[in-house]
Amino acid sequence: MVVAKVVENPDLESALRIIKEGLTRNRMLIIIGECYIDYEGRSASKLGLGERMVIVKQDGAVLVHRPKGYSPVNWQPSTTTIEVWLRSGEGLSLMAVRNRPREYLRILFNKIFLIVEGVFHDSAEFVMYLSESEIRDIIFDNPDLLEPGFKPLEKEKRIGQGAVDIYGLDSNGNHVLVEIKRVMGDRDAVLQLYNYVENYKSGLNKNVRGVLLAPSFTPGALELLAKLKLEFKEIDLKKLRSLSQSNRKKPDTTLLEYMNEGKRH
Amino acid sequence: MVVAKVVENPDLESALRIIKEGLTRNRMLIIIGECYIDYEGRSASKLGLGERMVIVKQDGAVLVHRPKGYSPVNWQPSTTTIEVWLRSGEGLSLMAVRNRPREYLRILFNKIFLIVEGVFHDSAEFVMYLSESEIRDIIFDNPDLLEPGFKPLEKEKRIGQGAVDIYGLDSNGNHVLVEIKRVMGDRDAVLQLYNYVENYKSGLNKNVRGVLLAPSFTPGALELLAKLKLEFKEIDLKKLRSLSQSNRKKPDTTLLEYMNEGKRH
DNA sequence: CGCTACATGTCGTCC
DNA sequence: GGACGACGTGTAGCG
Repeated sequence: MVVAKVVENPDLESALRIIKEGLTRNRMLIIIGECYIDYEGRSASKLGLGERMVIVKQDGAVLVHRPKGYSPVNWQPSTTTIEVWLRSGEGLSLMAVRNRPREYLRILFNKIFLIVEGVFHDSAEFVMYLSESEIRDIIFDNPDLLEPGFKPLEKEKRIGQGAVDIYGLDSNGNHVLVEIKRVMGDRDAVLQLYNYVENYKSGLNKNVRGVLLAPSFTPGALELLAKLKLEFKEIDLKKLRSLSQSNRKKPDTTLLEYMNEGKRH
Repeated sequence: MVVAKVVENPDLESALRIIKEGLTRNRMLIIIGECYIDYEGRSASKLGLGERMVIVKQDGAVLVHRPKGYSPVNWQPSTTTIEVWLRSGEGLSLMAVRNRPREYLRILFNKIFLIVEGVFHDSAEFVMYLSESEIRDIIFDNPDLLEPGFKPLEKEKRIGQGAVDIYGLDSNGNHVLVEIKRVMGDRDAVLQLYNYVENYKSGLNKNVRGVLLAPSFTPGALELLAKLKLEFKEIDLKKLRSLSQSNRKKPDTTLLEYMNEGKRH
C-alpha cells in the first residue's frame, strides 16, 4: 500500500507525532503547510512565511517546493539526520543536517494543512538513451563518422588530471584527440579540448589535432576554435540513434508514435 | 485555503475529471500512483511500472519523484501544454509538452492512490547570502583583499563573448583581470580566466595579469595556473561574511544560534 | 575520500 | 530569442 496515512489540518502536536512516526519508519512524508525556512552551509538563505510543500524522502532527502518552477527553493540531499521538535509559541521545526559539507536546513511550520505518509514500491529499471558515453561508443565503433581513415585507439584516455573522450590516429598518422558534447558545444567545451591538446603535445614532438564533436556550436565556441587552431565537426544525433539500433535497450516505439497512437481513439 | 481537495483511491475516470479541473484552474496537483514513464526530447528515457509521486505545479512544471534521492527521475520545466486522457485497457495518460526545446514527457497511470489539489499563497522574498556577485562587490569595495594598491575599475567587464568579474590596475599600473569562484577553484575556472587574459591581451601591447580568487583550489587547477602563468589567491569566506556585516539583508541570527535557542526549551 | 566531468542540468541576465 | 555563466548545483565514476 502506497499511501499509509492522510491527515488534514492536524494541530501541531498531532503533526509532530505523525512526522516522528513516519521518520522512524523511514516513510516518505509530504507536508503541506505555512512555514519559514532557514538554510546555512556552503551558503546561507532565508525565506519568509508562505505556503509550501515539503517532501521528506525515504532516504532522508528533503525538498521544499514553492508553487512554481522546477527547482526546490531549499533542499537537502540524502541527509544523515532529521530532527523534529515543537516549541509552543514558535511552531513545529523540522531540521535536516548533513555532514559533508556541514549544512543545516530548518523548516519552521506555523500551520500544517496536510500530511501524507507513504511507502513506495519502485524497483523498475530506468533506461536513458544517448548519453555522452553512448555517443562516444558509437563514434569509437564507427570511426568514419569522424573522418575517413580515422583509427580510434583508446576511450577516456587520461591526459594530465582529466580524460579525453577518444584518442586515435588519422590517416596520416597524426595524433587526434576527440572531445564529444551531447549538447551544443560552447566555449567551455573548446577550452576543455584545448587543455587536453596542449597537455598531450607538451610531452611529444609531434603535431596533435584536437576535434570537438557536437550537434551544434555557439558563435563563441567557433571563434575560440579558430583562434586556438582546433577543429570541429557536427554530429547528427538522429543518425547516431539509428546506428545504435542494434542496442537492445533502444525503445522500439518512439514516444511520438505512442502519443499519436494514444490519440487515435 | 491551501489544500482544496484530497481524494483517495479514485477510479481513473474520476481521476481524469479531477486532474482536468485542477489543470484548468491552474492548481498545484500531487498525484500518487503506479505508472510507466516515457520521455523524449534532448535525450530519451523509459521507466517501467512503479509507485511514484507526480507533482504538477501552478506554472505547468512537472516533477516525477521516486522514493529516494534529491533529483526527480523525470520532469518537465514550466511547460506550455499539459494534456490528460484516458483510454480503457491502457490507463490514464498525462503528457507534458514544451516547445523549446521540443520535448515530451508522458506518464501512464495504472492506478492512482491519491490526488491532492492545492493553491499556494507564497509571495515571500527569498534571500541568499554570499553569492558570487556579493563576493565580487565586497572585493571591489575592499580591494586590499586582493593585494595592497589594487585599484578596481570595472565589474563584469565584457571581454570577447564573456565577462570577467573584476578589472583593475595594480600598483605598478599593470592591467589585472580577476575571476572569482565561490567554491573550490578547478581547471574550468582557470581556463575561463586564461581565456579572458589571452583575449584581452591580444588587443594590447602590455602585460596583463590574471588572478583567480577562490576559497581553495584543486591540484589540477594549481598545476594549470602555473603552466599558464596565472596567479591565484585564497579568499576567506568567513572573513568576507563579516565584512558584509553592514549589509542590511544579512541575517542577524545565524541558524546555528537559532537552533541552539530552539533546543534551550 | 577527493577530483573530474556529465546533466533532459535549471535559471537568471545581458546583449 | 540566443549566448553565457552561476548554482547551496547533484551525481556518477575513477583513482
